[in-house]
Amino acid sequence: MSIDTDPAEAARQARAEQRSAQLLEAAARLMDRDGPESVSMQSLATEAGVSVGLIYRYFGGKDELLLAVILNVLDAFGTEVPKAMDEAGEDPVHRLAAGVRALCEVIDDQRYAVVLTYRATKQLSPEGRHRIMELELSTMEPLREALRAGQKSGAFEVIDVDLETYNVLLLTHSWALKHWYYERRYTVEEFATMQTAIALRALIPPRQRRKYAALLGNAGA
Amino acid sequence: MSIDTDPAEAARQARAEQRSAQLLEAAARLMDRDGPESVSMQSLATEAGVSVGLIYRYFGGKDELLLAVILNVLDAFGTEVPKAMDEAGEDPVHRLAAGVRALCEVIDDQRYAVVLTYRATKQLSPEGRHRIMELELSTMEPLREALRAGQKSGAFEVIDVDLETYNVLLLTHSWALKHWYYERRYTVEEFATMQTAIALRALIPPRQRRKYAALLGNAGA
DNA sequence: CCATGAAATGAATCTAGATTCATTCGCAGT
DNA sequence: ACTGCGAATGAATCTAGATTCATTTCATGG
Repeated sequence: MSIDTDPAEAARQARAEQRSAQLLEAAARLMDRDGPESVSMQSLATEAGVSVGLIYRYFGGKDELLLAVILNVLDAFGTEVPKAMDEAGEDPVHRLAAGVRALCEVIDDQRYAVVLTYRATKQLSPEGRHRIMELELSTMEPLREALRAGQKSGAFEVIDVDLETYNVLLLTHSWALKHWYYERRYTVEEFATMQTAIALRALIPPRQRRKYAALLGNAGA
Repeated sequence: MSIDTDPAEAARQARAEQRSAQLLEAAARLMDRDGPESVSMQSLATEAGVSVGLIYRYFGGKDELLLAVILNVLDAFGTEVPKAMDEAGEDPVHRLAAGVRALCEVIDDQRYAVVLTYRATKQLSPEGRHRIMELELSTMEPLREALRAGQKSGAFEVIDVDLETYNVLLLTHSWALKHWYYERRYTVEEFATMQTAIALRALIPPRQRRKYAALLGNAGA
């Protein structure tokens, strides 16, 4: 806001960004390879090719680092999901389907981070945890909106918007949570397609089934 | 098998059982009150009113203790779910509904333990983890069976039995996983009823809807 | 070529707990 | 009352990491 006049300062900022990104990437690699618990300041430093002390120049502590990893995915959700939904047009059914698919893709790309969301309670500050909950809820907002729109237009028959929205999110999260099980059965593609069909079947009333047969899967009607 | 001749030995066994149960209960209380991470050997000892050292007489270490907590719920699942399903009769739809409800009840009763299932990876031995996965899968077996039966009889239209079975389990787990969200919105009762309806809507094809209107919730058809 | 300060290092320090074990307690059998 | 033994204690020890900070390296401007 007031520093962008200094080119040297800008350069510093840029380098800092880069370092911080480098660390987050190393953390991602580490989690992907050896699981989220394997991230110690030491192992992270080694993986990133820097010294332990340096990490503290870019993150206040381990908690901030983990928080950053999580905020990263939530951010991706917040960007990718609305984008995909908007590209899908107006129809709430197609919008929801697009949202689910986008979620699956981001999740596949950052499985470890999604898992962290369910685990990192210990190492996270209460404020951090709170922030995550808030963000998760706002992430769901577009989905919730689609449900409401579909409900109004009669495309969906909804029992409880809040519950069913969260259910949809969970179905996608399960790709990360139960990856050891799904991994050898489905590709992300298949997974996304099936979960979409399943979620929609729960929402679309009989009379609308024919119209969306393509999304509802094999048997169709 | 060969010690049950000694009454003194039997008494010892009984006391040991009791202690071990006492410890598990204390752990449960602690987790329920302050979250799963709050269980340290110290805090557990204090909560149970014993000394730290004593815990090691009954459990090999913290990992064994946590494993025991988890095996406890999985055991309850293995007992309660089939029981409820059998009491529900032959119809796969009613069997599934009964299973879901039973799951919700056990989960509500041991929320902390379900959450542990998703978290304790670090502190658990690989064998322990493996055992948990196996048990979780066998827990699902009755549900899977109901899906298959319903599929055969035409009551269910299933896209993929494995996936949809796990989905049902997840929907119930979410009572524990997202309790901070659901807590102030629904009672377990409401939650169980709605999740049942939602799960069934995804499974029951249009032509069967009328028959199970009661389970499918408000609007019914 | 030097002075300056930011960037980076990593050994030393701290901390939170888990685990051990020498000691004490309490009771059953004599 | 006394002996022996399993039960119980909890202070001392160990461990795994997280965090700090005195020191070194590097780049930049003069």
